[in-house]
Amino acid sequence: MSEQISIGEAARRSGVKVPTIRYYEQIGLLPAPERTEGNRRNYRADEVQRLAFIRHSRELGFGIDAIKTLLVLQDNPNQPCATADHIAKDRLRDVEQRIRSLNALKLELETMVEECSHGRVKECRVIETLAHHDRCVHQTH
Amino acid sequence: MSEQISIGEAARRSGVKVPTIRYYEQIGLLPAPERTEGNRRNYRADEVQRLAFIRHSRELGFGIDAIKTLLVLQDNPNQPCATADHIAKDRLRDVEQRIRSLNALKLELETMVEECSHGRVKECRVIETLAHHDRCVHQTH
DNA sequence: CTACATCCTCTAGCGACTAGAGGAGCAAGA
DNA sequence: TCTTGCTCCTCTAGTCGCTAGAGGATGTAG
Repeated sequence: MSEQISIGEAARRSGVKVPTIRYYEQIGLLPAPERTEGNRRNYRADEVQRLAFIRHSRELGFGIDAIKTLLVLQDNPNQPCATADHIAKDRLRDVEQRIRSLNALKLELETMVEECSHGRVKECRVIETLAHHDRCVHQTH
Repeated sequence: MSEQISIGEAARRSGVKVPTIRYYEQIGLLPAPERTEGNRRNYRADEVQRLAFIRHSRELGFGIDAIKTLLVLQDNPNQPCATADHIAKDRLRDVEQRIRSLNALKLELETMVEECSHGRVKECRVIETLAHHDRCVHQTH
């Protein structure tokens, strides 16, 4: 007899919220666990591990589809890991792109905020800049 | 008589897509324009300007509610601009936070990808790292 | 006159959850 | 034994900011 792990306990251990766990089950990301006599979900330790894997992957920004693929790979340890590598590299490129674009936004917002003279809206640099894109620091966007 | 600006033309000039313009009208972000005899939307130049303002604001990541407030401010030039300043500063803080967290992700992903020996899944650092959060470079997340 | 582009309204879908209704089960204390 | 209160169940609908598609009307160029 192995330990009884309720959905609440699984949530605590994995860091995934209770409704989110049920949602993952619903979309087929997590297999439906056994139920107790009272119809409650009863998880095994390896299912909680799987949840932790999912959570970490989500934190790193992987989409549900990518995670499905990664989970299949995890279940097939003798496969070459090229696919996993590819998914991670795609994600890395994506993150780098986001950082670049957020840095551009940051610069723009900083300029807006710095040049605001805290007077009336009609002289406000914030509103002014939003209205006239061509006066941006960088026209990259 | 001023120029006739169709929704398609407004889209071209503002850089906002046609269905998105209709959506903005529906949610009350953009006032409903006049119609031609054939029931087509007919925009004025200042409405197209407003669209450009909205677009730029969205590009900078402001939410619809924030943009509504900013538009009200733009329409009231004698108000103090403290609110606009506040909204922009909030957004700046948000962007800075995102950049920080994306940089952490980037580091983690880089480590995963670099340490992958391109062998089998069972020795793959990518899968390994996802499964065991505690082996992360930074436990910040 | 005939294509074809553009426009109209309406509904539904996306991703990844989150919130809430309405009810059942279960453990612990009085 | 009863009651309190927590956790659990299912189900539906909402979030944000669009985007896609159906099915039809109108406008324009050759």
